[in-house]
Amino acid sequence: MELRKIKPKKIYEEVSEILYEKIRAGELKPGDRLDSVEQLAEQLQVSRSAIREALSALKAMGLIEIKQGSGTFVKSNQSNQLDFPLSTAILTNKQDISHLLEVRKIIEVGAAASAAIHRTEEDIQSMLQILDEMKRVQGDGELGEKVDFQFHAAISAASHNPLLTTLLDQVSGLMIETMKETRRIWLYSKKITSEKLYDEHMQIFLAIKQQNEELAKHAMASHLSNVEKVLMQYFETTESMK
Amino acid sequence: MELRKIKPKKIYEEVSEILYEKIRAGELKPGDRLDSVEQLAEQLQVSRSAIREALSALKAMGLIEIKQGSGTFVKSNQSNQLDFPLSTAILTNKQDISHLLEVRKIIEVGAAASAAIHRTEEDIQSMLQILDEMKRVQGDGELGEKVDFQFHAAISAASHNPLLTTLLDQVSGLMIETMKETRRIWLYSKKITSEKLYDEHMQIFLAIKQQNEELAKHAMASHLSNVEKVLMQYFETTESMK
DNA sequence: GAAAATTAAGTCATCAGATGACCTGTTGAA
DNA sequence: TTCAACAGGTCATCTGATGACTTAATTTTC
Repeated sequence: MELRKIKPKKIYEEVSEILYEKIRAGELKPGDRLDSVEQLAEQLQVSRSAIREALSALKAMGLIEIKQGSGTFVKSNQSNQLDFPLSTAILTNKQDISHLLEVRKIIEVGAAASAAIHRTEEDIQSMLQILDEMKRVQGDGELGEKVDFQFHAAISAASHNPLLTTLLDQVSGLMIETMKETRRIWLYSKKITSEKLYDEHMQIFLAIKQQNEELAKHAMASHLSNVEKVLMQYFETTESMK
Repeated sequence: MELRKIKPKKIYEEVSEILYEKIRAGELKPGDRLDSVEQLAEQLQVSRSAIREALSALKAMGLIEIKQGSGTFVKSNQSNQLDFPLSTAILTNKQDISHLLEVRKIIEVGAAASAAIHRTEEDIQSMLQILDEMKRVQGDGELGEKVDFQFHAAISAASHNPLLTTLLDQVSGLMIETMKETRRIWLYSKKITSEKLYDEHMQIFLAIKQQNEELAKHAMASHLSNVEKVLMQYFETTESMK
């Protein structure tokens, strides 16, 4: 006997899909206010609970924003992206981390290449400023790290591709999250090679300034390879200590 | 006057976060059954509605699975450790799509390079098989597309980096979702250049087989550039028609 | 005794009513 | 004009009730 599995769709799922489609199709544009829970319940002939569960789901997806007292609104997917911490499992073993590093490298190298193509004069200025700052705080772990991130963020911003920027943010966030425990050692290992790091950053910057895509790629790739080397070295030693 | 903004947390958000943390911390492992809605409501001293809304959100995030009659379970998310919120992004305009294509290119090129390094003999075999299949169905849009995806999936599999594979899946899925309406035209445009596509795929395969990282990168990059060209051409024309 | 049918308990799904909290625009007094 | 009070709309939450579904225990049937 052959039967295709029937799916008893939950009502709140259907509601969720209906609203999702309306948003997707542009029928509901960012900023628009949805009908009230009561109205939706009336229109779709379901209970308010069903509506609310659907809205919870859509909110969790970041598609809408529920404001008590005023209404429910379609979120502008352009604006603020990060609110809910990454829904991720922590990666613990060495292999996972090397996988993560590989992904980061791929994306960051791509971002550097894209930045070399799309960067504007303003991008160059802000990168210069960060490099200055970097030189000033050279050696200061906590602060140095912050500036380091700023530099990388400036590059992804210079790609002028919000998707790429978001993606890189996510990966970086995941790295930070994952390496929470090893943070101190990480900072230390960066501190001791600080001068070298500055040079590498400068190389990347120059390539982007010259709009030399290939050079930007290589500079970023070799920079990240160096960082990786230090990190993996750390993991080697700790793992053998265990 | 300076005040930090107070945020009145919604109860179901708190519930959601509590459960999220339990899952994240490993206190609730994949496959585990959560306490029943009634029990949770009792334990946390909130109403069942609050619990259900929290569960809806967690379900939307893909963290749990709710089975009527039997219970609520933690999903075993072996593969999607990286849960990028990409899945919910909605891209409509031409610029967004070109951004998406750029991201795809970056990741796919990176995957090809990684595959060139890490591929095993089995990977080569399965890719060969797909290429054979590709030659056979050459021209058949629907089927050809499927094989095409298989090929790209095989490459990302050959990278032996689950994170990378997941990420590429997400991006591909987003592309499919985004281009739902333009699917037919896409298929058509691929059909007419089918022979050329086969050659390009073969180039990529050979580079990976030879474990030539640089060549793999270039082959993939130029392949995707061609695909992009056709796609953007389509968008040019349709947009001017509007 | 084994298989099948039935039953019971536990759980999610959904609804409806009620109350409180909150936001926004309106109104009316100073 | 300014601003405090108010009213209406809306979300937030709780509660009780009923149905649907799953699973396991129990009983029946052979």
